[in-house]
Amino acid sequence: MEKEDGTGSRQISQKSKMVTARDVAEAASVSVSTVGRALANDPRISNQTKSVVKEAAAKLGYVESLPARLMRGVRSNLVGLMLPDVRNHFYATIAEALSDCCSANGYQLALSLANDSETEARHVKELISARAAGVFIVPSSAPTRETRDLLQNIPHVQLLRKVPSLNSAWFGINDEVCIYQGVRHLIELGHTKIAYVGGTTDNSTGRDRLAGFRRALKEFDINNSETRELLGPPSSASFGAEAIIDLLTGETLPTALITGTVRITQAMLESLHHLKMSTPDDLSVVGFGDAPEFEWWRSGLTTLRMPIQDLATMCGLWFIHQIEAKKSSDKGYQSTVPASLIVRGSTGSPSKRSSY
Amino acid sequence: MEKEDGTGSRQISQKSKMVTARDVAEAASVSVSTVGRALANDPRISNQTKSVVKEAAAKLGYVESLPARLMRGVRSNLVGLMLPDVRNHFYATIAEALSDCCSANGYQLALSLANDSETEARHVKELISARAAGVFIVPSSAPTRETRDLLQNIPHVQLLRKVPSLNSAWFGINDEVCIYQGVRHLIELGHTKIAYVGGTTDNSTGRDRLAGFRRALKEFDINNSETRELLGPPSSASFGAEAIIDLLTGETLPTALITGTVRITQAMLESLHHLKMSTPDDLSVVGFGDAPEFEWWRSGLTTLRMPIQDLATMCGLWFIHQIEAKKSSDKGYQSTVPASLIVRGSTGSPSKRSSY
DNA sequence: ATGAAAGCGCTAACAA
DNA sequence: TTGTTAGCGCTTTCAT
Repeated sequence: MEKEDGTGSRQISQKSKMVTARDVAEAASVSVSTVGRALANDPRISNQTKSVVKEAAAKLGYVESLPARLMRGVRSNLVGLMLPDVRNHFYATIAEALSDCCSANGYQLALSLANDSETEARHVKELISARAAGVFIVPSSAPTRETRDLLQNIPHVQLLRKVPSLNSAWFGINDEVCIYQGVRHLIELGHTKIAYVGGTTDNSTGRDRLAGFRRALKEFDINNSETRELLGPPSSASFGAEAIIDLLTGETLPTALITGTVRITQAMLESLHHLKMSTPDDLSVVGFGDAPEFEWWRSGLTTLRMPIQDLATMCGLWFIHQIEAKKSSDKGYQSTVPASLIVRGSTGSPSKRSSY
Repeated sequence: MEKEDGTGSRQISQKSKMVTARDVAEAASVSVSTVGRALANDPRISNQTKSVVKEAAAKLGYVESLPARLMRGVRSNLVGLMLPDVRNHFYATIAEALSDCCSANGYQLALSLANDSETEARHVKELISARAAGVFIVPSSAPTRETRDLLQNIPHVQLLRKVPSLNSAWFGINDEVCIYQGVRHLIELGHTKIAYVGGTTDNSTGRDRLAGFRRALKEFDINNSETRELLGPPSSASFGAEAIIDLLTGETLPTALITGTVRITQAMLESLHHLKMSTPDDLSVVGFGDAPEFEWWRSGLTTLRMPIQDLATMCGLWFIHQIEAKKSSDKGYQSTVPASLIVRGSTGSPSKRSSY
């Protein structure tokens, strides 16, 4: 029965130097290897010693050095997530789902925001330098040669955007069908003067979505001269608004509009507000994405909803399994989830009012 | 003039083992230290050797090992960001601003999402174990004893929420004045039956905001019996909606409502939609936060806008400076930015219609 | 059941 | 201008 008065409860460490296993060893009058084993609960160490060591460690505020362990060959618990933009609800959802997933499995997420391929390259290099266990990446349109080479050294998986030259697994949306569904809905309501405002075709999602738009028109024999395609950078704050204002203040008005990006959808809602256009009387609109506010926007925005969270969770689980099994096969694994059309108040049959 | 036909352009590394400085040294027929110096552009190394080394490094796809460097005492470029929730526009903005800021200064952001103090403790420990250079934290309501001790070992700064026992610098909003402004606006319009729906008072922001609400009422001699205070968990998806539905379907209706959380503001908009209540005729509402959709919601939501992005950027810059200067003073540094009231269509004088 | 010692990949002090 | 060497903190044989 010892009194715990003296050295006990003070500010644990003075921020001076990190406490090492050696310090603990000295405090417990054992060797460093015993400390290591005791803390790892090695069965060869007596319970007696274990408790002595653990107590000493706790008292000193010992926290094992990950860098040192990594050097010994222990695999890192750091995984990178490379995103173009976290303020986008789409990507924020992914970040959250992956973070939860990683956290639940003992991994730590390093978030890297990169819109251009240079920044992307830098971040990938840093992750490799840190010997991260893997990386989730929504790749830029044209990753650097360096990025591509670097990624061959580390387990990784692509999300949403697919760059074939990366030669890795991919989890994404069925973008082509997604937009197709939206356009078909408009056509079935009787629209023919349909405009699509979406991302440029320099990445896979932009290409697939545009393809979906065109396929729907073709299947229903819509005259090309009546439709419009406006493409711009998918993460630009300004493009969407400008394109839509241009479109809706031009001479030949469409009767329906479908967007191909979350950001552009938001820009559309904003523009419609400024132009004081009513939906679906002046214009029927279908929005890409499923941000919560789309539900209560006016009488509801008809949207293309994607199970982004499920997608991310699946991707996370699969990837962690992959890392831990360290099978280098399954490079070509691809998984797509379908989007669903949620019909709300913003779409209706073209009214007589609509001019051309 | 050598031909570059043979060993040149192949898949750089076979994912087998990382290329080390030693490998590069052998390839360039120099010593490891020469490799290190050449790659660090040490002036003592001849340009001749430098280029030989760099070429070899590039050819082999060498990426320096951060863990090894860390062990040598180089400071980590990893900084942690602990957030309750990235899907919240508020926090997403912070994440983005800090990421940019870190990235611009050569740091890497590790994102940790933690809503409870247990998870928080785990993540803080991991960051310390990784020997992170510092951590930005929006602390949970009641950080663990362990978390608090651990944080004393690492430079850190609190964002938004302030836990005094952490004994560290803090960057936040002037929450008290913020809500005060909103309430005063309502009072000046003639409202007295005012309800506040906000976060619980177990963290500083919840306390300060409620205090602002009460101060305004007191200053203008509003009868307490006419007002309502509904408090709940700030990050709960369900609380806000339920509280507001309860409030607005109850017997004694307020004529004005002010929210104290971004999430609750969103829940309010949703609830108002479902209840088909019109603003400001049935009810005047002031929303906390400044998500983009608030501008085009109906005739615009009167909001309390906070320069969150500036706050985060300032915090990031200050903190990085702090880390690099490694002065352990300034523990008590506090910085607050003011919120501003943006008056839009959702607030007006109480109409006769409003019952009680 | 425990200790001694080697070595992970790198940097820096000391030699040459 | 370059090489040699000694550790950083840890895990892991190999001894005891």
